[in-house]
Amino acid sequence: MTELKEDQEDQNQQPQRRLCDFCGENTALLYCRADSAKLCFSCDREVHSTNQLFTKHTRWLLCDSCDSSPASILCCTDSCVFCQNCDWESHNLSLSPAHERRPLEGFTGCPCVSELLSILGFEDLGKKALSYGDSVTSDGGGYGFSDWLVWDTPSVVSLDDLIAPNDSGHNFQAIGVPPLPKNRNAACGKHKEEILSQLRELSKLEPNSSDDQDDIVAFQFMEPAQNRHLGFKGSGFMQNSEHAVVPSSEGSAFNWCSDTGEFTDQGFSSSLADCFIETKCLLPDRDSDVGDASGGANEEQSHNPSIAETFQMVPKVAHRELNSQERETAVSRYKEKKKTRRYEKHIRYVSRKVRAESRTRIKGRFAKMDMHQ
DNA sequence: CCCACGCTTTGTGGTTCGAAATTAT
DNA sequence: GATAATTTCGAACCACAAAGCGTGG
Repeated sequence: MTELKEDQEDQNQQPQRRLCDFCGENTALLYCRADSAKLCFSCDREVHSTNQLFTKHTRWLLCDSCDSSPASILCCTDSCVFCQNCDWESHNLSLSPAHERRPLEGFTGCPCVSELLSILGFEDLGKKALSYGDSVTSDGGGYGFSDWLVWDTPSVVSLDDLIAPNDSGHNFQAIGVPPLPKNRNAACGKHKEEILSQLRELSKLEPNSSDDQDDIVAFQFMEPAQNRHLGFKGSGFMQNSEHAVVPSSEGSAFNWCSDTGEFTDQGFSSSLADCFIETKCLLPDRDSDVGDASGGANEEQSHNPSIAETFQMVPKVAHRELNSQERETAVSRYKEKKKTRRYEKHIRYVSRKVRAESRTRIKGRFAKMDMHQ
């Protein structure tokens, strides 16, 4: 808690270093390399929503150390984001080389508030924090931010769920993508409160323009009536199962970009996009599961060519940015899959089910048939 | 091409157990 | 913050009929 206060004091002591270049009033939290400008979230949206060209600008969080460069490294140990220079100084020249760090990516487009929350790695927190914004006091009272912060990047499983049969029992795993710890600090560095404050303000101005009403409702369900409507009981924060496994940024018109500005995949962080690409190389298209599974093996075989297609697609997609039409197509494909996805268990052979239910068991296991029967 | 045959593979559900996550102290 | 207790979750296990597949006539 003392660290938090120190951080806040630091922020209070040097607001002039982070003034938004556009409005000159708010604290700048983002950096746009294309514009060489420090921006607050509000101005960022204003500036980058004016035309399609500007939406391609990649923005990063501002470095917590120098306040003047785009942050590309998150130090989980310090809960700070650093530009490359500051990261080098902090972790290579100091006594803290063993700090747990990971790369940060920028984003493009004009993500809505919920998407920004997702980008910053605390979408659930954000929903909760914004919903109960008054409870999160700047002096550290009420809920502490460390309590809110939950790294909520969709798990590999959920992404896998988007692109591969989850009931196939496969043993494939994306190569080189270490599983993310469940609980992590959000990737927003020392200015979490200011970020949430600005996002809170932004959310007030934001119309419910998203076509994914579920996210909007989930995002705004601070009203008891909405809780009742959604069937939520109690006051705890919950998500329905759909949201628990699907990136909330789905269908959004923004891209994650690596530090080099390469396209990764819309709606997914680059690491997850890597996972997506690599997994797609190994797994048959999920369509084989979406359709009527009664086709059995023949149907699966009929979808196998998608693997070859994938091999052709990967290098092409990975190194260029999708145009808007391709993006829309990809989004619509994903949404269509989402609509037809079946979570319930599907029985392919009813006769086997009937037999299994009637079989004798010992501690749940199938037992040998009594030869005398 | 069709059919019969034999071998291999698949799928089915209730229970258990261990790992991970969460909660309590 | 550390540790213990509790809860949650998912994989593994089992036998065997049915499906899948190759082969020979």
